[in-house]
Amino acid sequence: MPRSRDDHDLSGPMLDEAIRRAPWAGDLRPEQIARVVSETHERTIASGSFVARQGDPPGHWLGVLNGLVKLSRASPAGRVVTFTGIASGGWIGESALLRNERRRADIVAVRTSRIALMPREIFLWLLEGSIVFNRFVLHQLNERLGQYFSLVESDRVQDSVTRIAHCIAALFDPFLNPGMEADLQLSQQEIGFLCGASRQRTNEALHSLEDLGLVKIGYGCVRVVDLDGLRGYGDGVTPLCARPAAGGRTQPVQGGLRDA
DNA sequence: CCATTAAACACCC
DNA sequence: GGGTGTTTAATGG
Repeated sequence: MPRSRDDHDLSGPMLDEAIRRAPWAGDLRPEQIARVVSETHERTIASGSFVARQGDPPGHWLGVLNGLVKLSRASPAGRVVTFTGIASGGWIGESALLRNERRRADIVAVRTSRIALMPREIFLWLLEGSIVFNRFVLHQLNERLGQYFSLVESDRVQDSVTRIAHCIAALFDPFLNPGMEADLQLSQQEIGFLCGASRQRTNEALHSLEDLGLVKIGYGCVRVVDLDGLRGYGDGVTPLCARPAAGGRTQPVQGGLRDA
């Protein structure tokens, strides 16, 4: 039985341990890790609160230590579009840092979340000096691009049940969201925002998927039972979000980081 | 017609 | 109070 959405714990890794074990930190020397750790701080963001807002100058690269956040935009008329969710272990916000422009979307905590904030200077310093870090950022951007291709495809040629199946499956990208839990702590309303579907359609689609044994509906959450089944759901088109489980590791390569 | 959705509603956690 | 499931009225192909 999926847990309700209120009783999750906020533990997760300590900030310094999360940085030490991050896949983008593979070629950093201990003193360089120490600088990243000392400059990066942590905040706990309450459910529904903003981690960053549209229009903010990009001050930090953001890591989800524990919890779940979403990238979304609200139109002046109040229409909400959610682009993606980022779970524990995921990092977000590099786009505004790389452009050095104001944020184009809100980053909102869907559940109370512990967020690591890496200052822009540290992000740029890592980008200047670390090959592994660059590989990580490239890979992450590429993964996101792949997700959006997949999204456009299912948006254009698939029915809503397939869209919702693939949207949910896309959240479980092992590179972008290594810590995504099978118990999705998302209301059907949120899933609707995420998939571009109405609440009714979302509800209906989730029940279809439950009848097929692919998910289990709980109260305020959905448990993913058969991830590959979700990825493969549909009319035979191989979804772009499908990938081998072992994929997505940043290769350790030679390359140093000069101290600033 | 048929499909879809926003809004409103009554439960129930 | 918020999430879910259902009905209803409006909309558009």
